[in-house]
Formats: sequence, structure tokens, C-alpha cells
Amino acid sequence: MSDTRAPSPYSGESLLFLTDEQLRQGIEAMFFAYRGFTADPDRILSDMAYGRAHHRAVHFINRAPGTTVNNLLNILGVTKQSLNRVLRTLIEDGLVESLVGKADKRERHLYLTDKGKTLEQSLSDAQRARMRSAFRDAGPDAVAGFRTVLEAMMDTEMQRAYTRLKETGQ
Amino acid sequence: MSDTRAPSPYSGESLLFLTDEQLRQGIEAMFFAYRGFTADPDRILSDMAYGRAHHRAVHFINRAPGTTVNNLLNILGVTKQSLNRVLRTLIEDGLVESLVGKADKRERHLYLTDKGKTLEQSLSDAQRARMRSAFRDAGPDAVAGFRTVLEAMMDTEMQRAYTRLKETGQ
DNA sequence: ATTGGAATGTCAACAACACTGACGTATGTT
DNA sequence: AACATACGTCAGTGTTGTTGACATTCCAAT
Repeated sequence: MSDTRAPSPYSGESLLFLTDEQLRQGIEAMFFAYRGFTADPDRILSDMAYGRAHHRAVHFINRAPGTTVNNLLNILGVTKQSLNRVLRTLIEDGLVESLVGKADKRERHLYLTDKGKTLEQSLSDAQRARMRSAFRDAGPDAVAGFRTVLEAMMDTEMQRAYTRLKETGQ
Repeated sequence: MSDTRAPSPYSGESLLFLTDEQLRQGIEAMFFAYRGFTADPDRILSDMAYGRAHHRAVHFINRAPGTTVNNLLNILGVTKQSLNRVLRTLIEDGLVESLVGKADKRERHLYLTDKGKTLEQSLSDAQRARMRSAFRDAGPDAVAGFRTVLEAMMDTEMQRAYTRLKETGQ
């Protein structure tokens, strides 16, 4: 499995970027970057009684207002018990509204209240500021590559979820 | 803070890639990709009494054999109590060896045992396989962009740690 | 030689966030 | 009427992180 062989030509291009050392650097870059990625919203959240899980829920409810609990469950990839704990506090605190479905009354449709939108905005602003700075420093070509690699790294179900969200957004 | 203005020309190139929508897609890509990134090692670890924290410790001990506890602490960005719990189980289970420093006897130098190397290898193989597949699909230019953006997204201290590790490796 | 500080380890308590399993209620579908 | 779906909840457990307090060992400076 371990690919320590010397680089060899393959369909006309160098495969230097696929050496174990390159892959390990990619792995470490992913680890360190993800820390930066979550650092700013984490700082904001630590002042409240909320954590990263609340951020994720609020983000995706804002992204797809009226989404059902089941939908959110699939996107977040957690158990309903875990999500429910988070949703309960968000609803109690008046950040999220849960409305019984019209067509199917078993479903609950989730919306951010104004208060919820305010929190989402402050978290998003912090996270976007870092992403914007990174994107600007790296330039459009690097950003395109960044997204291509990330997409290829997802599980296929998550690729679908990601693509669906992309299309929703624009 | 929120950058919703229409794209405008800036030093000759379009800034379309810096719209809020593009940034949000980048954020979501990061979220979904990180799930994929950790999925394979997590599956292996869930069969044992270990978790992601053990993976990280084992990874960086393997990367820099003989590293001190303090060193590892800085790289991982957790408290000594948190790391200690993980290290203790790894040492008890004979995956990691802790040797008192020769020059400074307060320091403990950490090494993987053969058993530890075996686990590290199996975790790395799983994670590298996904990274390799993603890199191959995306191609060398995308990979370069991927790493450029990730590096720009790190905190400056982490950039230094990352660069140091890169130079160590090759 | 004593003192101060650094590196490490350990104990206890706690919180966030994930999991499994089981159960209940309301609603929809066949 | 029987079964499935969507959601919520209770109880228990595990990993990983946190603070705070305290002990030990050792280096280095006064």
C-alpha cells in the first residue's frame, strides 16, 4: 500500500506530487489548516454556552431555511440524539424556530429567528474573513485547485450533498 | 465585514472568487472534505480503544522521532493533561516509548515501538490512500493550489510548525 | 548552596459532543 | 388494521477537550 517507489513517468506527466512525502505534507496541511478554519468561530462560541456543533447546525439552517430535521441529520452526519441536544438549546434560546410541516405533519421545518441570524452572521463573518484572506493571498487558480482537491476527498454522499448546496446557493 | 458587493476589477483580474457565495462554498467544502479526511483512520480506530487524538499523537511521533512532550504539545495544540491521558495509554499498551533526555533529564523523548509503527502505518496507509486518490483525480496544479490555500488558512504559528515539518521530511 | 523557574506528571472535576439502545407519539401509507 | 416514517426523549457510555491544584525533578542563576 505504501508508495515509496521513485517517481516514474505516467501518461506523459511527472507523478512527483504523489510521493508519500507529498501526501504526508497534504495530510499535515489539512490538519493545521482545519485548526485555523475553526479557530475564529470557536473563540466567539466559547464565550457563550455553545460549541462547534451549534455553529454547524446554525450554518446549515441558514443555508437551507425550512430544512427538515432528517435533512439536517444527513448533512451533518450525526445521530438524531446528538443533533436533538443541540437543536433543543437553540430553540429554547430563541435562535431557531421549529414549525410543523404543512404537507407532512410529522416533519419539523427549521428556520433561524432574527436572533439566530445575528449569531450566524457573526460566526460566518469571522470564518469568511479568514477564508477571504487565504483566497486573496492564494489567488483564483489556487482556489480552484483547492476546491477540486477537497471535492475529490469527500465521500460520494457528501459530494452529492455539497453539490446540492452549491446549486441551491446560486 | 460582509462582502456582498458586485465583483469589480482589481489589479487586472476578476474577484469573482471572493464573493460571499464562493467563500461559503469554500467553507462547506472544507467541512465535508475534513469528514472524508478522517473517516478511514476513524474506522480503524473505532475497533480499538483509541480515537483521533491517539492517531495524531502517533502520527507526529512517527514524523519526528525523539520529539519531546512539550514539542508535541505545541504541534497538537492541546493541554498537557489531555495529551498525557493519550500518551499514557499508548505507553501502557507498548506503542510508544518514553525515554528520559540525556542532555536535559526533565525532558521525555518519545519514540514509536515496532507495535506503534505498525499501527501508524495502517492508519497512514488508509489516510494516504484517500489523499492519493484525491490528488490523482485533481492533478498536480490543483494540488499545488490546494496546499497554497491551506497554508494561507493556518495561524502563523502553525505555518511555522508546518514549514519546519516539511523541511524535516525532505 | 539555595532559590527560582521550567518540564513533566498526576489527581480531580467538568463540559462538549459523539455514540448505542430502547421507547413513545404522531402521522402517513398500504 | 398493520406497518413505516419522522421526531423526540431517557439513560448510559466513551473520547477528547478544559481548569485548577499539587508534586517531582532538574537546570541555571544568584
